[in-house]
Amino acid sequence: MPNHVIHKQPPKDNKSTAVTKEDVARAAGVSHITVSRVINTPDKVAPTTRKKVESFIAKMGYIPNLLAGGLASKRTRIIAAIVPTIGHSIFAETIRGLSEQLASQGYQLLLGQSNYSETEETALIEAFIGRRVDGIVLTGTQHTARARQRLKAAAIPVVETWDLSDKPIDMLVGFSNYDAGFAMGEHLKQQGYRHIAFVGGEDPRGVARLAGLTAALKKSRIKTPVHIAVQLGTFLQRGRQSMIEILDNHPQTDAVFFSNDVLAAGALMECQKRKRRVPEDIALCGFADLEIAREITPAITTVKIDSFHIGHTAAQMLLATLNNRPVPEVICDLGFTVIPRQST
Amino acid sequence: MPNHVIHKQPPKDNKSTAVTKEDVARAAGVSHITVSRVINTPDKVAPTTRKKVESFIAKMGYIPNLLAGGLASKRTRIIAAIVPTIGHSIFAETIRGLSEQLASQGYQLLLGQSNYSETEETALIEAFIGRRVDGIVLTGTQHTARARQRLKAAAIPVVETWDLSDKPIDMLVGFSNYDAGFAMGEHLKQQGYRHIAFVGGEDPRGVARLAGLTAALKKSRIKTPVHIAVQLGTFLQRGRQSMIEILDNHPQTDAVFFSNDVLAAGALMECQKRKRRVPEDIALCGFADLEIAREITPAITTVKIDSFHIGHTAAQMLLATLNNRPVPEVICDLGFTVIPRQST
DNA sequence: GTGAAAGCGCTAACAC
DNA sequence: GTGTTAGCGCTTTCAC
Repeated sequence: MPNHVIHKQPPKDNKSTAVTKEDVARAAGVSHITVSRVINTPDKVAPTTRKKVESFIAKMGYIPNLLAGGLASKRTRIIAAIVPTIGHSIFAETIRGLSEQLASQGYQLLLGQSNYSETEETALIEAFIGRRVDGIVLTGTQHTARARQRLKAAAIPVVETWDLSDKPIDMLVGFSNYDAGFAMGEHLKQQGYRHIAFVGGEDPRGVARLAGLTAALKKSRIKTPVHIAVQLGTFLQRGRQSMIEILDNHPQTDAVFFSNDVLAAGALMECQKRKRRVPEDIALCGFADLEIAREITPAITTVKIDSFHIGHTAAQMLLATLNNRPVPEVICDLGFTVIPRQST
Repeated sequence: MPNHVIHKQPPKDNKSTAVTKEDVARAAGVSHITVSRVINTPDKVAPTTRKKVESFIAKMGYIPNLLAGGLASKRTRIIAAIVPTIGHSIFAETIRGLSEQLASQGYQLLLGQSNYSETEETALIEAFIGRRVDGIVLTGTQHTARARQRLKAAAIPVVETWDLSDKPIDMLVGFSNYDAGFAMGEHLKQQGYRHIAFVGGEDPRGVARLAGLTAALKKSRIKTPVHIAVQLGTFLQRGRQSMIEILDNHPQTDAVFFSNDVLAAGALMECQKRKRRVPEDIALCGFADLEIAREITPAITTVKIDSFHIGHTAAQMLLATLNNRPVPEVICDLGFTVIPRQST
């Protein structure tokens, strides 16, 4: 049993055994610059030389030190992205779109999680700038003054996402959360609902959706929605809890707009448990068009947004900029669609 | 409207405006090494000097170049982790456990996604080694020979997770997927089920769970479970589809073990749609103890594992090793618990 | 097509 | 406490 054993590889074996460009060059009988060229610009090396060097690279298990390369060339081929939370499905598709597009060009993604905190976001931005990432993707348009200033000073391309703004830091791809909330308000009105509640967090995008919803209702002189604030955390449970609160404290409510589909699904589960019929007794709708909204019964009305495309476009903008190509649209509005389903 | 505008910051303004350690040192009237010490070992600098330097750092917006630092010191304070997929909840908690523990020590997490492919995993490992990460966390114990060899040559600490193995590459934290499958088999038997199906992917951990389940059934001379292989992808839908297949093609089935709770939830939704009672007509159980298993009605029997703790422990092992502290247990079995709920 | 020299911004080791 | 010197492993520029 190999327990209680001191780890045998001292991490600081300073005379590191790592194979270097020099080693390969020496073995292959060329200068180190040739090895460099074989890796970066193979066309500029004679085929014979290239073959020989390549075989030594493989044989010796040489892995170029990207730290040194980045330091010398001032390009790391790393793009950083900051999302409020990884591991909840909302932003997963954006990350996927981002990383797929970046990988296709040999870039890697450094991922950070801000926990919906502007301060944490700022700290991450500083750390990423310290690592000399080639570009940064941010969620939302709200950032600390310090973050904006750092980003400006670093002079690297930035893409803000998941919202719209007149004056982005640099580039922007998203949709109007306000308009999306407004559109859902119109949908609910048109379906005849008059006592509407909104369940969502304090994050800027949720706030914008609520503002849009409120405006739509006000337009028709329907009273301002009841606002149930949810803590961050496990969404199904939060959705359930807010549903309990609505049923208990706001029994006249006939429709609830949730800031995401998982919250709505949790609420639906609570309704089913309490034998409230959806949508007959109370209507529910969500946001983002996640899988659960489609698959649960009754299927949940939602606002479809193209999360994957946001990531994809952000990556394209960055790559264009990094290759000195013009970016056709510095502000890119991807829009949204209300998807009526059985739950309303 | 600022559309159709060429991006105005050429990314390659080579005479970079970035503030350097030298600049700060010059402004503060000290040598650059003093600036370095203010950042890395503030105690070794006279308070007066420190205050002065710090104020200049803040004033000039100096951000240390971690690339250069890493190159010189041979420590990047980056830990890489590779999971089969980000954005599905299964590994999310492990990532959270990892990044929380790492952040507390000033380390950052570089995240990679292998898409359940050993080849992609190997490519990521090579890229990460090229970036000179200080340590690597891997999912599972199955890796290409090339990956093992690279890892060995790089001589960095490695933690494998989410499974058990006699001879890990280096360190290991997980639980026995085989035993977990076996335990669920025992539970199903004890509940009186005799016609059991298994739904899961081709990944090594799913295969191990199936093997354990099969062994438990064989022990009591119950026939080998029907195995429905699921493609990767959107789990609710896959769960639903496999349920359809089971109901249509294997109608005698009285219990189904799903390789994760989301699959089981999808199957449950299909049962409800078809008015099959769970567990009376057919029993379902899942794996991982995700939120959805707890919240859906009926609640789904599952195998609880401590995903967060896996990440947390992996980080601790790595940090201990990097600080030349002994690691108490090089192989750490966190175990699991079968949680019986209404669905069986 | 290939090589030599210089330097990216930092830290380690040793001096003062 | 603080400074000096010498690289870390690579890319860039320019020469051959």
